[in-house]
Amino acid sequence: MYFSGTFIPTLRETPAEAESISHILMLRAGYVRQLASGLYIYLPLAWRVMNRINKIIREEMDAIGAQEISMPGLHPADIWQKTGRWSDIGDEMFRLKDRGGRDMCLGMTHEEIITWLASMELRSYRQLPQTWYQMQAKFRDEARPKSGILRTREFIMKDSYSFDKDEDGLKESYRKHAEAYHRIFQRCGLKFHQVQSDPGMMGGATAHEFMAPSPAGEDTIVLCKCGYSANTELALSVPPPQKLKGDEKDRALEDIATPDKRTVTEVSGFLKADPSCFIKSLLLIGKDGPFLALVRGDQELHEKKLTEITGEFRAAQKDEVKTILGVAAGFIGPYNNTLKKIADISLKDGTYISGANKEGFHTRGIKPGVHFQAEWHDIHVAREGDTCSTCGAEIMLEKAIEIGNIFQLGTKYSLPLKAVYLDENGKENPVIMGSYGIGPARIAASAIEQNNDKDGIIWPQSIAPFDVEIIPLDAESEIVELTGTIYKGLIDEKLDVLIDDRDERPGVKFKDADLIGIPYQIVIGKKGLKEGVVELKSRRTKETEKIAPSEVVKKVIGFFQSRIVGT
RNA sequence: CGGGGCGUAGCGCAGCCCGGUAGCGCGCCUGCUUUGGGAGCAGGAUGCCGGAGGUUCGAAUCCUCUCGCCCCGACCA
Repeated sequence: MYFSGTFIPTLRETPAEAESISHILMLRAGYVRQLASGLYIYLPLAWRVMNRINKIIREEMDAIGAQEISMPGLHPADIWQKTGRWSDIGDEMFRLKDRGGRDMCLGMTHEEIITWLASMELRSYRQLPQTWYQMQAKFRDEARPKSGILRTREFIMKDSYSFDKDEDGLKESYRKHAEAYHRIFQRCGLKFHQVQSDPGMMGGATAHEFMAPSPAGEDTIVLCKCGYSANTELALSVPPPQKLKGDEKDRALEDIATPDKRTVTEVSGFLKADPSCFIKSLLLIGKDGPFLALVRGDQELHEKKLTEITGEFRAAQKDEVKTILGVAAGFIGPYNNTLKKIADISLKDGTYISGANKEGFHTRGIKPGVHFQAEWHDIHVAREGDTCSTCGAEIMLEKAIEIGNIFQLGTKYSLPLKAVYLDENGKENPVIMGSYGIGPARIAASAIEQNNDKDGIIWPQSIAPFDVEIIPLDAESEIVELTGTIYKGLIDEKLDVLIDDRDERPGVKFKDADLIGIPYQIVIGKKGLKEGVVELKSRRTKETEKIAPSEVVKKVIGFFQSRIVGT
């Protein structure tokens, strides 16, 4: 393939709208162009990358017996109404009407559609299990598209769905997917972690996400050397012990005046006690009335965790605090009142200061369990410095990009859509489902985020748009002929090769080659040929090897012998 | 949806405060010279200054409205 015949509009300068590294590099290196917020055009180089990623995904999905199909992107509303998601999902769903006035939507995902298909076609346990997948556009009217192709309003997703006759079957399908995902991301050359995740709107009990560590990531994951790994949206952790000064531990219960000091920071400064010696008391209104959520002064309340325990709640308003507790927010505490209390586990031991439920006063010497009773749960946000709730070692936190997820759905969709089968005894049962997604564009973006330098992209071998770029520096016949010979030698070995045949100065070609990030460059110039060599450069290490023209093809082929692992 | 920023040539930006001929760099076109890390010289093309309305003799510049894009947060199958 010739550079001159391939549309690769590189940019010398960084477009103003780009922020994240992958976004900047994809624009500068001529991979993508933006149509509108969250809508991107994939130019030839990017499309080649996507095709390579998709090929890897297909191979691994096929290897676990998944069958590729294709479903429409445009859906009738009634199926979504049956599962309740037509109303559960808000503005994020693109909705429209057809000419007959029927409600339609653009598919955000395909559980409804595939379950409809299953309900029409699956009859007998003899047909199970089934796994069907597709590569299809998904449409989500994101509140805030961002970071180039990382979060867009239309994107391709590989989504697969498993149908089993029982929970054991589901677990097996789930395990197979997890293993296939490991192989896919490994082959794509990514660093990644499998972490526990919140099933959220998908329903079901068990879910994992595959996360590619990157500062550009929108999620934070908790990792421990013991193998515990979870998204911070549900990660458990043990905060470090409270920092008590010598005399505070056995202090007797006592009210102290703290005029106008309301926040933990203010009172902590005023009383010269560490924030970890305070109990932060939050008055919340749940569906069964008001209750107190208690976290240590140096901790943050994790609202999602609390919601799991109590159901939906909201913060009490200022006047409600007054009505319910008879004191202004800022002086409320767990001691001396009868409200239901949910307390974080970090408060179980120790001696604390908290609001006295008396205007202008705090109480110190509070011993949880002695001076108040509560339901104990992990309701704090895990963070750096905490230890693992499983093994006690210190946990690590990392920003990461969600590149894939797997869900055990159970019967959330098969029940409302009546996807049932007859078992060996002629008894009707709902099909047990799983759903599994991968975002190929996010794989590409993550690969760039994890593999770049000041000069541009460094593609993992497996997903680079080309394997080798040949850079002839002159148009004289000897060089042109040698270029052709080497090119043929490489493509005969099924390598994808780009020849920079443009009438550009060497510097321009070198800069562009580094920018677009093809793993190997073969430079053919007069200077080298005088010594009887061409130059073979690794984009990643920048090392250049002078090598006889007759040897270079063999050498390069050697780099691609094991195409299993990238980098 | 809340907060902030930005829309001027293909790209990056200046000009706006203080109204008076729309500029710079890169890119693009032509010619000559050059040719191993984004060449030099000479010449050239390119703008509904995001849009609409208003104030004014006169608006890129002031006012109002509007559309778009980016960032932070909220949200996120």
